[in-house]
Amino acid sequence: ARARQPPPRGLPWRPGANERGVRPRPRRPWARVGQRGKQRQRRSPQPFMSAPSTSAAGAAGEAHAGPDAASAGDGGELVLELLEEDEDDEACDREEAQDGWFAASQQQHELQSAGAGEAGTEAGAGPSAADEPAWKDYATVFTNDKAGMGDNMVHSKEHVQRVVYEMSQGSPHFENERRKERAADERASRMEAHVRAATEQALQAARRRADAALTALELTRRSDRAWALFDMDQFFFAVHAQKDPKLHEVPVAVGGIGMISTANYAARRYGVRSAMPGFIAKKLCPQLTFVRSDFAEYSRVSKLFGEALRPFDPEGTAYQAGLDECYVDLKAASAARDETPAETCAAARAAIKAATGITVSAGLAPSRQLAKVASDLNKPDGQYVLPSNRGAVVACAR
DNA sequence: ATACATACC
DNA sequence: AACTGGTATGTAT
Repeated sequence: ARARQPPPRGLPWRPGANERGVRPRPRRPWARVGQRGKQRQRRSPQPFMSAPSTSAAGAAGEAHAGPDAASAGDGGELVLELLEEDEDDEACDREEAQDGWFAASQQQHELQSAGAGEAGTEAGAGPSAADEPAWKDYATVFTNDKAGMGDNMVHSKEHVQRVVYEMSQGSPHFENERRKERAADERASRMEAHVRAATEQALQAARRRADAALTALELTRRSDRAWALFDMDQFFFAVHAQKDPKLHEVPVAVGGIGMISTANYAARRYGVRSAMPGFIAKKLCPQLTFVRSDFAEYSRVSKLFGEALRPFDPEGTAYQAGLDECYVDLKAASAARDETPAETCAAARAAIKAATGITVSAGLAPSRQLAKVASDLNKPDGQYVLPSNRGAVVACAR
């Protein structure tokens, strides 16, 4: 898992700005038109590194584009708008027209009946044997490990996976996940084919370029930083539990029947966790209670969190990533306090606890990405120090 | 530059 | 029955 890449050091963070401090241009209004609901027919996967579109448009369309776009002829105003955008590009016109929601509703039944058979054979041809139950094939984020989901689990991973499958199977969301999975598989196949088609000479040249890039990158590595990632434990839940500590004793999810944003540790034993729809969680844990989210309160506590870190950040390196995470380079503060970075990190965590009443875990490492990884290793209310040398980094990676 | 896909909280 | 919303980056054209 890759950590989100924060902006370069020294740049102030502000909401809505990317790392160059620039707000992204808003999408053109018509770009939203087709996005209503999840039913929208997605554009077919594009070829990986295809030949120039002038010569390849037809072939690519045949190979990848599915049903003929000509059937979208009576699209009405939307198609006119789309055509106006790209009058001069025929291939683009065809695709845009195909992408419209009206075409989707027209083609939906065709796709579902015709595509179902195709998808079926395709899946059957894959490595998963036909004698395996379908749920074993349905890998989701919910079967990954997470803090609080170690030894004393109520349900096995397999049970969770099966329940998630059974509750999702057949829904529009499920079909969408399958579609994305297929698209990703196809993209990987195209890349593999591309590599197979390359000459040995081309491959060697590519390897040399990659090696050179890696070497250049390695030279930029610096070990004079002490990056910490502070991550509040079960943040949303912890905010609620402060007002009502009894909540710790029973399985609680923050969110609703549609979506859960946090689960407390009691709930995680049942496999209930962030990003899980509430109705599936309820199936896994019938006694689960829900607490409605309160973003105004989360923001308030999040500010206290950030302010508590300021004394540990004389150089202004802090980058608050979301409401419950903050990266800080502790180098300057630990020098000023005449401490090891680990000691400064512990002091900062104590300060956060004092300011917010909520425990926080931290990772300490020579880079932000490593700090992020390290912060998961001693959760909750702990910290993990990854020393600033390659041996430790490689050992940790294993 | 634009649209769409993916990732993270 | 029911699977977020906000922000940012990556990929393909």
